[in-house]
Amino acid sequence: MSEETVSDGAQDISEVLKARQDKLEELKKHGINPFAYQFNPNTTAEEILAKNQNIKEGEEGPEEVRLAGRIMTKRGHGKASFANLQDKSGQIQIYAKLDLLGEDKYGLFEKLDLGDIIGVIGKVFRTKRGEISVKLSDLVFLTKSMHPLPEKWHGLTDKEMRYRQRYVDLIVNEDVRKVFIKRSQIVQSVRQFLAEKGFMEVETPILHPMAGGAAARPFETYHNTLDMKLFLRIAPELYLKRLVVGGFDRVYEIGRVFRNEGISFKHNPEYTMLELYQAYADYNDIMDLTENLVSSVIEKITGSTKIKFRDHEIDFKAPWRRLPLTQALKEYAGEDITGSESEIRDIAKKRGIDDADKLGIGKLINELYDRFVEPHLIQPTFIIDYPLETSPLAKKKRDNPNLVERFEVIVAGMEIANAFSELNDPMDQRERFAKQLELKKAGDEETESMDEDYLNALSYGMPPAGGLGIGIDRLVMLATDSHSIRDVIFFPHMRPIK
RNA sequence: GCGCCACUAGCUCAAUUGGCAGAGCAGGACACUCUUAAUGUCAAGGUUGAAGGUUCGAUUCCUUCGUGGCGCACCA
Repeated sequence: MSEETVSDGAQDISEVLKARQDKLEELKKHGINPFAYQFNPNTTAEEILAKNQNIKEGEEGPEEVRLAGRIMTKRGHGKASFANLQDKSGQIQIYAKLDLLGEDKYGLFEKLDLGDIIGVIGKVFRTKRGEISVKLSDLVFLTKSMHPLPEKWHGLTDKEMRYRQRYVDLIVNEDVRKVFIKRSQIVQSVRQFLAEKGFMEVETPILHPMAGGAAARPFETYHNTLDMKLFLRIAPELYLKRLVVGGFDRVYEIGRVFRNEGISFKHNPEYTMLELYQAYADYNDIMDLTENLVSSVIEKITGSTKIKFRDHEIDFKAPWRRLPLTQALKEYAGEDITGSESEIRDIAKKRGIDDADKLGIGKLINELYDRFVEPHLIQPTFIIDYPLETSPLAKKKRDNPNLVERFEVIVAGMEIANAFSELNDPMDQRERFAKQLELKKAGDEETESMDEDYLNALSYGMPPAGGLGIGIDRLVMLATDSHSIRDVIFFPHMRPIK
């Protein structure tokens, strides 16, 4: 990148940027590289604070520390100055004194802008006001910041800028950093839990020749050499189950899936899903696994199974309520959907579902459930046993062929997991796919395709298996009391600036 | 896609009925060797999201557009 980038069009560049440009030139004149190559810190702000709790006022630590970070605030007093240095762990005050640093280095310190990145060397001490600080014996300039930081007290609050320029958000908003640290810890703790249970982490294709494994509209792309249309996966399901056929009894994948659909506080076009498959298990086993997995992860990350989310206190402690869908509709909506198809259709019409005549019976029930039940489910709840029509990859319920052995987990009105006893009968699976094709012909855009290779895999025999999908982003929302999915995704999708 | 709201200095916010666009922080200059939202003095900083319209006069009223937020719809 050209060094002239900022000074180009110097006429209209703001004074603030111009001042930084001037300081950059000044550094160069003094033989200081404003974009240095290397520095070896041997500690962090957090570590210094933790290790020196017992140091008394006026006392100095025995050893020199080396740390590096960004200048966040500065308080000059002529021949002595304070500043706050921020590294990945937090902030620590540093103290620069003319007679300790010498004229050159002290002059350099005085010229620092907020946002500049420096390395410092010095002894730890406690100020008269009681703050553990580092008294600089040396200072190394590391990186010039060419753009001023947001205001030090209010920080960056404009949501658009926080999302578009997440790097700035992360610099100035510690809470945001904490959310993403927790996100990383959650994923790590999920991996650890599954490893202890004997699950193997795998990677399956993201580019799919056909989009399957969920009901959603896919993103399309194209491979030149193969001369074929490809789809970004909407779910890894069908590939993971091929691996179960192949003999991997317990597999999981944590990865991005892509759905070409709306954006809302709980929807992003790409999001992170955990999918796992356990051979010889059914959905009851998976319910046990799910409540154990989620409650232990929540407890590990937040210190308790009880969390605050919006106005709710939510307790993840297992076991969770297991509520059949028909019963949930009766309980929360006061509707009985065990009757005939026309009776259900009448209920839907009465309840204001406009296109009740166009929808299949399964979709109708889903619609009633989405509108009148899901928003009321606050504590973790398994809603179990779904209509056959809308679950083409799930096994029929053993005592009722109109239902499938499927559950969703609802917390705070959000679906965070979806699971079933996996359909492993290749003949039944073929019929289900065929039904999906009929729906597609009737105009449904979110149907499964006839995946012949998947049917072929099943024809070799897939052991009975339970499968589970968990929306990681939503789990992170709950664990961090974040009310928008955008607050747990580093770079949420936005329209480009024109 | 629909509805409501927002957009003013690098950032956070003001601006009376439509009447000279104003503060704080950041930045510049000076002073200051224990401050922590340091302090004091001085000076500077604007295409009010964009384009039109009404008006003697528009940050303010109207129209269109842009971007975002929230809600609804679709979806997990």
